[in-house]
Amino acid sequence: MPVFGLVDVNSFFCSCEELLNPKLKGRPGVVLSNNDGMAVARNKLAKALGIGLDPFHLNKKRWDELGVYYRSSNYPFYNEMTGRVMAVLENYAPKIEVYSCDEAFLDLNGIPNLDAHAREIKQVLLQYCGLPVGVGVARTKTLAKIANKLGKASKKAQGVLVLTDPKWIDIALERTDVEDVWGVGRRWAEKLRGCRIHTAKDLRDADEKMILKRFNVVLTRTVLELRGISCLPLLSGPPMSKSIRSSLSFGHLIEDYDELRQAISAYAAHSAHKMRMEGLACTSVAVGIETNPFLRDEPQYFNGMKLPLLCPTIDTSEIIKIAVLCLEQIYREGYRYKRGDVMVDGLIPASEMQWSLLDSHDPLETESLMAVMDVLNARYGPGTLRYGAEGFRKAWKMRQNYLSSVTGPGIGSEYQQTKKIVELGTAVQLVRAL
DNA sequence: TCTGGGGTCCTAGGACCC
DNA sequence: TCTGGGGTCCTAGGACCC
Repeated sequence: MPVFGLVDVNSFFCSCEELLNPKLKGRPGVVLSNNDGMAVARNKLAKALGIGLDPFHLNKKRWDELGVYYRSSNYPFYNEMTGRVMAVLENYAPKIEVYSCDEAFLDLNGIPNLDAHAREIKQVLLQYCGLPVGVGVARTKTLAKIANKLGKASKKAQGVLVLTDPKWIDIALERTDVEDVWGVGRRWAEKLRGCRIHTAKDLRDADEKMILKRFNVVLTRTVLELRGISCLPLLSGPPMSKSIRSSLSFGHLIEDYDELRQAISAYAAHSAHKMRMEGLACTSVAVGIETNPFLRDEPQYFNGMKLPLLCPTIDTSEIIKIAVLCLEQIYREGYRYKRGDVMVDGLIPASEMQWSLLDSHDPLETESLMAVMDVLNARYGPGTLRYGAEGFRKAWKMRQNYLSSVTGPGIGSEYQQTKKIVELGTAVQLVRAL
């Protein structure tokens, strides 16, 4: 039976700031967003004062009166601390899943004294990283989340809670509002309450067939997880990104097209950079812009556009070019824009770019390759090869399946499809050689 | 003047093909 | 020209997470 630990840093951003400046300790505090627009994090004392993630400019006076400290966010430093915390955690489990910047799931299967182990993790992180954490332990990830939360709330538990005793699980679930269950948001909580499901215990004891019918498989898995049946395995190693987005508010409202174009170009460059850092290439680029929805009296406009690329790219200038092309299409005069975003999508490993069968900038060659595609699509069936964004990723996935199928069992229809792709690749090589 | 910045997965429905 | 069933692919939108 699996055992999961969930370790998370208490008020991560604030704890980092207090680490840099110990004088802040013991005071309520918030960390502000980009442009100092609003609070994106707050510590326990601030929460106790009823401070939410609110706009800065509307609350500065009140926060000053309450003695709240506020800091601009310092993401490089938070990243650094994430790395240190995870490095320590590696010593306490054979496998860990870095779930977010301040959270990790641990595989604690086979650990004899779970409580002592969890307390040691907490103590060591405080000692070596200077950060306070909570640890929850249970049979499933969803239950570990609940254990973590209750461990923090309980004075007796001191931030560490092992939730494996069925009797205590019952009590814990009874005390947990259904909205606080991992995987249940506001919308579903509302709908669940309509079905007379108010607590985590109600959800656990609900009829899973009804949940599947009226909600979906995701929530059905949550029900099973609450019953102690693990449906969400530990995922070690970061998954390959499928899309990367830079989405930021502009410092001020932008009316001028040129200024907008420059901002979008910068976002595109940023996305391209992040993408290359992960060793990926994109097969489509999407851009979105919007006005400020909080300005009720102003005309509102939002729009987005996505363009597939003829071939995958890692080239910043090309990504910028496509992004600006999108922008030209969606830009409308007469609005004041508040934010924009650029997303690189349909990501594939840069090392697999040759799997783009149309990786030529020569129009004549591209045309002949397309002709080959048409012929082969006619022969092997439509859709064997596409040049849309998804097509590249699918072709790449198929090849992955193919590679794993050669070394193991499981040769099926995917193998057949892969074979087509492989043959197609060969055919294109042949045409090129001509 | 001033309200975050990212991501994932699932599903329904339309387009298109045979 | 009309008709139908069965299938896949793609997109938009809705839900969730931090």
